[in-house]
Amino acid sequence: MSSTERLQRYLADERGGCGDEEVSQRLAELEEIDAAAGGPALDQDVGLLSALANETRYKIVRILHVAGEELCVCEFAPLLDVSDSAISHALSQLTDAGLITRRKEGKWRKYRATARANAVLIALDGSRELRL
Amino acid sequence: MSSTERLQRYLADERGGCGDEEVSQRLAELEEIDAAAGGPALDQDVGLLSALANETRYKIVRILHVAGEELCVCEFAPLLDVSDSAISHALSQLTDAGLITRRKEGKWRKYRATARANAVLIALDGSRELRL
DNA sequence: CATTCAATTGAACAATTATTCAATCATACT
DNA sequence: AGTATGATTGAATAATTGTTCAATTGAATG
Repeated sequence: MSSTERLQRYLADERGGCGDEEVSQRLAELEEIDAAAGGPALDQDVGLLSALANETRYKIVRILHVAGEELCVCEFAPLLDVSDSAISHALSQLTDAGLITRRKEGKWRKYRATARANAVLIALDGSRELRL
Repeated sequence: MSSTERLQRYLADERGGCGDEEVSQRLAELEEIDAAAGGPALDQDVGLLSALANETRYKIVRILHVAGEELCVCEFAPLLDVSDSAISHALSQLTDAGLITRRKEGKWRKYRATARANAVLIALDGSRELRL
């Protein structure tokens, strides 16, 4: 049983009409939705979300977001309960994903949340109460 | 070497002052940042982000978002190149995370993106061009 | 009530990921 | 030059995740 057959049965069931044109029209609409949904930005978005989808990394971005300024690694490392090495790996992934930026200052390294990171966190904060 | 010692050296290096009060004041500020960053919503947020951090699941939410209405599983399944079983697992995770809702209609199942899902996708769309 | 079909569930396995340890790089200080 | 320190890197391993297959549920239909 092909997937278009199932769709055909669904449309017949749902709308009474079971003509071939109705099926192919809905198929065309769905193709359009698919095209709009699956742009080239999809991989980049999934990359960003994967970078945020971890407690250590999310907390780093949160801290930098709340701080509102660049922070030295040595300032936020004590707030995280993993090794320095793990923190460094996390910072590297977050930088690659475009969520934070790095600046050198002597032997210290300072990180700051990007506008993109702030936008996502603000959206999360603003939608947390929504029930639907 | 404790982490507060490193912070102490950093503050001495950065600001000249190396008094104990300056260190403990900065520590207090950082604790406050930590408290603001690590609320109880953190786990929920990471859960939501983990649910979105996968191509199949992200694409489902994108499709439902673009569609702007509820869709039958049989309508969007053909747009995804994984098994029906994988789709069902994905739908279950997305529902748990609060990104989609489910409604039964006869033997069909219809899903819709939640307001929270829409908010996050809009933030991603709106911030994609930002360079910093 | 037996059958068909849409969708879901659970078990299994492959693939990916998160963390740590050890070593290294880079900068400053003596 | 030699040493100390902040941070990063790579390799190894444990833990988690994503998908499929097989079996099941629940609703409609003959």
